[in-house]
Amino acid sequence: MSLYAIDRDTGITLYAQIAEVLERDYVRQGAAGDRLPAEGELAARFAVNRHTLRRAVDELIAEGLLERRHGVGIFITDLLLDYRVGSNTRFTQTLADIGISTDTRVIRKMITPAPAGVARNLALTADEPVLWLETLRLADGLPFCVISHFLPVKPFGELLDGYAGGSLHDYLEKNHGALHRTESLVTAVLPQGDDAKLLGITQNRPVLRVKSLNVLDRDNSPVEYAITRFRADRIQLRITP
Amino acid sequence: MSLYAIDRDTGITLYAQIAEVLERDYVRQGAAGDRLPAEGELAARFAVNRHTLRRAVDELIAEGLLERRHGVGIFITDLLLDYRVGSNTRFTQTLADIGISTDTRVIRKMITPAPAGVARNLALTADEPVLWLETLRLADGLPFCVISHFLPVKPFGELLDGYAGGSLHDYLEKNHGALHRTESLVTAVLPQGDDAKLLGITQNRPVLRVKSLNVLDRDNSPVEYAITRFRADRIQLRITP
DNA sequence: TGACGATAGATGTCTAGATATGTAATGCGA
DNA sequence: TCGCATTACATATCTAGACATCTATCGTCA
Repeated sequence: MSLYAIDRDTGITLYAQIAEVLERDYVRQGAAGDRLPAEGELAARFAVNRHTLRRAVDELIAEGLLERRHGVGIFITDLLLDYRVGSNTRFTQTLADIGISTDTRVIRKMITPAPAGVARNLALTADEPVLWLETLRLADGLPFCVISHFLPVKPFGELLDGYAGGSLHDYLEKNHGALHRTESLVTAVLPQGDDAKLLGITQNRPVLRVKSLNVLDRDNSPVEYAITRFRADRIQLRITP
Repeated sequence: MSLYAIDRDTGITLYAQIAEVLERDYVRQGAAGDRLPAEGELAARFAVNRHTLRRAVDELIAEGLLERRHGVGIFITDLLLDYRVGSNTRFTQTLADIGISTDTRVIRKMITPAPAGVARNLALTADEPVLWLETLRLADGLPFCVISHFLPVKPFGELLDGYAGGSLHDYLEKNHGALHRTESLVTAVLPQGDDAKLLGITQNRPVLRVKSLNVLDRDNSPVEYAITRFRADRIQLRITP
């Protein structure tokens, strides 16, 4: 029944301050499914109008932390799904690649043991080293997609030094021959890891994830396994028969 | 400067109606970057409070159609980037087949004037009546996808009585000849309207939205324009070149 | 015991208006 | 002509209150 300290002179909006307190004192303390006090009561505790409190709750709903049930109350959502999505390899697949002509920023380049899914797709034995390339692509100067590229170290380790941006596929074709894509798997997920920040979207905006495998035309040997996360508000896959 | 007709007695919220009009009259008419009239002016045109108008704009911002710039105005966002995925009919048929071995529940069947986008795809004049069929498909007893089917009333009005579930495409092919799908547009969005409830997910879980057009094999006449919303955690589109 | 209407209490929508803050254009002075 | 303060106008936030609608529960009646 205590009155929370909301400072009206910090330059930070009331609803933002309230959202933070709600997250700290309710979402983090409570368990999934717990009900928050009624809007009216919370508004009284924070000494703000109910509209302002609702605006604060809107923020947390947008982040996926709370949900409203009309006539019932405000509840803490079940966040387990988020983590299951992130760690469940079955659902952590969708990758792909697009070779659009945009700016490319290399986020990370490293050699790492191949994760199981990567090894399977690249026809490697597990833990065989792969080149892991993380790139951010911009279209019209705006973030467009983040791509995790995995390439076998054996023929492509040179990329670690040679490649610095631009069209990765052009680079590969110039040095290794023509490529073709075998198959793409598409689904939609919420951004994981740093993807939201890199793409310039909030955690609750969906991304389109495409998993794809590129192989060499001449002998079908795997060249690149890629997981692409597109900003859903900037992508529309067009599929023509 | 005209006053838009917003019906306060339809049971549909004012902001939802206004959002629809804004999308139809501004977003679809205008170009990316265009500025909308000021909030105050729009509020006056719709004869609602500015807060209500802002709520309507919030909807379109959430859909990625508009964006606000503080102190400047409300603008139409850059259009979606189209990305062409090379593929053949395999995919579209797979897509069509998804859910075939599932239960179908008809949510709504009605005749309604064609919305602009539907009329364009079905090659009808605006507001020409179409059969609007809303179905929910279940896989293993669990909600899987929601489909909005739009069919020209002329040859397909019979469906209003004849169809009661099962494979809509089987029904159509039996009565009108073979179909094929022309093109599909895929993106990810947050669930709109009742979709979240129907699919059994929360409002912040993404859905995969596929817009597709089915035409008759014999003369390419449009048969069905469909917008499918898949539960993103239950779908994975497979695209083979 | 079961059905059902009444009701309390919760969220949802809308209005009205005050005030704060950001942006861009104007216009004046050096 | 350049620089900057002013100003007009746009969005952003917050308050206050009314009424609508949904849900769960309780009590009554058959």
